Amino acid sequence: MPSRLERARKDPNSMKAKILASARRVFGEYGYNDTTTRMIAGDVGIDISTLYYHWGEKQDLYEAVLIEISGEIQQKLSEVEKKVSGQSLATRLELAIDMMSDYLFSHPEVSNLILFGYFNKTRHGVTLDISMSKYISNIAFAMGLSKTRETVSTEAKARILAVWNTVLNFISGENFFRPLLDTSREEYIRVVKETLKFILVPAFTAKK
Amino acid sequence: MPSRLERARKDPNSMKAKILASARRVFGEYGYNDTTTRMIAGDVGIDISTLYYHWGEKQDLYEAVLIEISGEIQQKLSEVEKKVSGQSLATRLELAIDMMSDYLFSHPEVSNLILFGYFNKTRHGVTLDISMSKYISNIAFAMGLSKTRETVSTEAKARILAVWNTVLNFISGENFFRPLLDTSREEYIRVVKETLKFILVPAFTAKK
DNA sequence: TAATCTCTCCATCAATTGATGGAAGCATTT
DNA sequence: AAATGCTTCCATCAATTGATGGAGAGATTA
Repeated sequence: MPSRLERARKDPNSMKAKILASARRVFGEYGYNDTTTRMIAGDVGIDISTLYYHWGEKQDLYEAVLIEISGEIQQKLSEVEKKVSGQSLATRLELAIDMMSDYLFSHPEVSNLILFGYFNKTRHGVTLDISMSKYISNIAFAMGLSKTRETVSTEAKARILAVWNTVLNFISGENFFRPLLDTSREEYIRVVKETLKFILVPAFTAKK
Repeated sequence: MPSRLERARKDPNSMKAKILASARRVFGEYGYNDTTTRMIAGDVGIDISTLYYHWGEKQDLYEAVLIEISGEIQQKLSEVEKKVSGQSLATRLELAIDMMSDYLFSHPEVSNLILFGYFNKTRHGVTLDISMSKYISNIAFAMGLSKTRETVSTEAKARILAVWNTVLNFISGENFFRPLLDTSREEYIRVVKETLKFILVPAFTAKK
């Protein structure tokens, strides 16, 4: 029989987990500085003291959110890697774009939080080292842009970054871009994927 | 002889202009919510009352900054348009990338402020409608992706957006990406330009 | 010189916000 | 039943922050 403490760690219905889920949503929408602990507590339906009881400082809660999504991304990437292996380069690219787009479109807060991490030179030193470096290299390798995971060239890394960022932008900027393109949500998703493929596939598959 | 009031409007040494310049720098670094009027006043070296005397609400000052950079961008784009006309598509793309990259790299706060505008779903309703729509269409036309300025397809707009965002990301994310790529600043600028060209030129010039 | 105007700063306010102490409720253990 | 431990909320604090009133300095005008 699990002890209380045990349960608090894993049960998604535990208060601690509920708070984390709300925090993820609210931080993902407003960013660190424009999110108050009262907003999160209000979202859960509890007093802020309860929040502090479970998580301590605001920063700790934020970091927990970042760690959670970091794990999710890594997992998603290895799923992609598994799925694309053995395919042609063009197919690998297309599959990767589809899978990552689907994942991010259904978890827009992930995209937001990563972008906040890039740019928000916050005065409070909460940043995520999503250990990008490693999985940029992994992607480059999986896409066949490098012979090994360790010897990825600067250029290849930059190209992966460019693509990765483009996806994130389209997701996080949907509210801004969609009216501009004057499309429905479904159409938007389709256009985004198509645009990514349009730009990428020729670049990476062109004979030079 | 210009009256005091006259001078206040144009003279870049006027207090009002100095405040605007500092505001641009500080807002560009920390974003709206994480910038305090005291930070800006401190940067100028004045009391906050003086700031309020010249600009009124914080939002008004922020909007003034956005309007200023919006004008700059539009001007820069028309410079680009003038320069590229008559060139081949590949050359047009390369010139545009070089010119816009140079401009944004030397004014990184511009890039930051635009990105803040996209994503920061701030609780205070200060947003910029840099009237993107219009100049996205202008770029598409200048790049030869559309016969007229009025009939730019959704796909073409999306492609322009993708490129535009990629540039902004590389500029605003420099502190994050450069260590990742392990390059000097100069090298970084070179890699960014090269990456943009690498991705774009084949995509837009490929025969389908 | 006196009156007016422009600009600047000091002092202060009210609201927000991160954080904590302590009391009360409730279940579990002894 | 009593004691213990865990969880929650109310009340409150100190710091930060956007904003303002008013006094004074200096220049300009009458």
